[in-house]
Amino acid sequence: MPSDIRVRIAPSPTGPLHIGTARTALFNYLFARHVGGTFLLRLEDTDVARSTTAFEKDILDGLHWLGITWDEGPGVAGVEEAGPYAPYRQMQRLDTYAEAAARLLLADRAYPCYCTPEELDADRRAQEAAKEAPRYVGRCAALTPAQRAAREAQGRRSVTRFRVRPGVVGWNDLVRDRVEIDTSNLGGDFVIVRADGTPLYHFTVVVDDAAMAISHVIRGEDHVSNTPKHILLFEALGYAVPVFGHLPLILNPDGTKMSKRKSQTAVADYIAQGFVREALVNYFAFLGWSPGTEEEVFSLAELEQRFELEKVQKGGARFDRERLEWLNGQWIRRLDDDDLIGRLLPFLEAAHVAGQIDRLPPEGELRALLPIVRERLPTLATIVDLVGYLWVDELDVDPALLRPRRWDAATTLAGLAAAREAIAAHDAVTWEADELEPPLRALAEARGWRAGDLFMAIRVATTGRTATPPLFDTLVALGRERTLARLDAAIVRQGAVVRG
RNA sequence: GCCCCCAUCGUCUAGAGGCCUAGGACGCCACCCUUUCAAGGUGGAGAUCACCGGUUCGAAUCCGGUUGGGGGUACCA
Repeated sequence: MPSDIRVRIAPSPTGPLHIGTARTALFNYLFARHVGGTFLLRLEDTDVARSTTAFEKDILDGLHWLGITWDEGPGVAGVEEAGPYAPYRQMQRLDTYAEAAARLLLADRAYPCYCTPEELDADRRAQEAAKEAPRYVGRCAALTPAQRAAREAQGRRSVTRFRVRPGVVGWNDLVRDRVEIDTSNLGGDFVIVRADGTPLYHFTVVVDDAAMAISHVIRGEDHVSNTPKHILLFEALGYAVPVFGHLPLILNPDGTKMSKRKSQTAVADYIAQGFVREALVNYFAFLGWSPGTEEEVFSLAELEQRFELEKVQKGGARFDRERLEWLNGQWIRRLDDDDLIGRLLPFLEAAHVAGQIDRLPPEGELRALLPIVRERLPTLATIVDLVGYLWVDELDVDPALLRPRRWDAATTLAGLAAAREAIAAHDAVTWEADELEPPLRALAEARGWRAGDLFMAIRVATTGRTATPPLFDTLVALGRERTLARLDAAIVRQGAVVRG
């Protein structure tokens, strides 16, 4: 059912895709999909000094990776740019802003301001000293044409300032109901065009949202105090004012606004650590929203179906990595074999390149491992820690770990030797987990050892670790040859320990 | 400082006047399962619903104030 509801995400390519941006994009996307509206992406690249195409790529790639798709904007379905309101990059829309600014100037809703940064700075300091709120003093607000001409003649450059009218601006916010702000708190007439002619955020966002027929502006709570400025601009330009909805912020664990300093904010970093898109999307959705039921695990498709702006929380939500990891485990367990293999491979390749493993397992070998690793992966990257020892040539075993707590050095040596013999008795045909186990249990019983101690000695000797997937499955994965070779190496080492 | 917003277990939240002796999930603890680690199961600790005052027969839910926290206050977005 088509709808004329149009929403957007408007990232600025001045940094890598931030978790907050991803979450805002997700909420806009879910809202649009839920109501059958249109979701578009617009690049706000007017901060030329800080914008880069590398960041732009990171943002688009990251959103795509999450499974968030947009109907209009750069990178739709592999196309450079698509949609009836193109271009969707602000630096390519400069004429639109210039036209709008000229209109405001002509109507005297805006005026050229010749104040220098030094003058402005002095104003600010004076206000601070007088304990007044910082605001533009209006030095250039009432310049006569002659005065302006004089300044131009001096070669002074001007910015364009928007006249803020006195009064109260209010709106019915989708998540926090009625909000009203007196324009006297806006800091005076604000700049909409820089001295170099490039437009500023407050201006471009309004011009573009109007030009692109955005019906609902859904953004972070940090924009609440900007909204009056935007409404004033919509009105001055003669545009319909869209509906606003301000989402609660994602907070650092200490409750402050999420920052790079205190949290990991780049989506790319989460990807690199082995979080799966399903978990990230699921987690982001539940930061500030809940279905009102006790269900916790939702796919993107389910979210599209269930998401309602009405159920969005008002207060900010702290980022809880433990909970994200739990959800990640939930989703990893739900992936089918082919899918999981495809996602694991890049992490093994990276470990191979980094020299953490000496060999890359063929797909079949990895597939056979899935039943014993799937439940043990909080993130994809942990595959290397979990079973990386299967693919290293030289196993590094900590001698202190080789001896089980309850055993002495001699018992350890005897145990390993006896285990080696029992294991060597198997041929390729009986190299199976349930064939390997009974003889070793019998051996432990015959010698009066605890099976767990024997198994631990074998585990450490063959994997170098005290925590692994089930031992016999691990040995099967390791292979007869490597298992025996590692036991031999351990026996030699332990023999040296016993002899002192 | 000024403006705005918010306020239920440590964390994410359910709750839209009686169903709440406040439910779920993460985390934590214990037990079960068990060769280790996980996963899973069972149970437990954990919230005087920030505080005070109203409204009401009745308030976590409505109103006011206080306190606390957060956001904003650019020729950044």
